[in-house]
Amino acid sequence: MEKDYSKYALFMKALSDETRIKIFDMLSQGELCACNILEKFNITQPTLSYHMKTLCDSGLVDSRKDGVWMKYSINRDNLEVIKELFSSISLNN
Amino acid sequence: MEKDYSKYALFMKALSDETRIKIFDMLSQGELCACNILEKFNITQPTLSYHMKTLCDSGLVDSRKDGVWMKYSINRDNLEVIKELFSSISLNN
DNA sequence: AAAATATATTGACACTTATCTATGTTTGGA
DNA sequence: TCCAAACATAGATAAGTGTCAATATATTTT
Repeated sequence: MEKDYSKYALFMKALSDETRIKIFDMLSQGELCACNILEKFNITQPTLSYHMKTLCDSGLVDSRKDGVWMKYSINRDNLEVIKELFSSISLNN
Repeated sequence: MEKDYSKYALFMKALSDETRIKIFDMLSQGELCACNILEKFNITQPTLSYHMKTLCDSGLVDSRKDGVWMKYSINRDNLEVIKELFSSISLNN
């Protein structure tokens, strides 16, 4: 697989904020809705909305609408891309 | 091991720039000096110096002085920390 | 001691980011 | 049909980022 560094940089940028990487980690337990996530943080709803948009735009998180709720989950394929990147950075010296 | 999200965010921020993640990947082949790295990019020497400082400050890259040269290498322990983070984010659903 | 080379620091700058308040939109229920 | 709840968007703002040119520092060579 050819390495796409601009894509990697986007992924890393999405996770470069403490709130966002916490959210990403929370999502490893499965799908969550925005209101569930919001109550874990001391931020306003628009700020969370901004962070979720950042995560989704990067490709690391998927979203779907379920009635009034937005449900978020980790995108498996792109999580795998990140894992493969760091696997390839194993040191051999 | 307790999760230190502010540390993770710092790591991700260090790798959130395309130039820097390329450099990090280059370093998986072993120690490199600044001048070797510089010739691979279209940036000025001060800009590279800034990027290397960012990588070193994060803890992901080590540096040592060898005469006039600065030699850079990946910090194994913190690379391992990142790998463990993403391992723990394996989806189980 | 002077020159040349490698790297770091400083100051300036345009651009981006994270945050808020205020407001808009969409959806389900009364 | 109207209301309330969940979420998104807009606008403002303070702080941070990546880049450069100019300059400083340190090291080796002459």
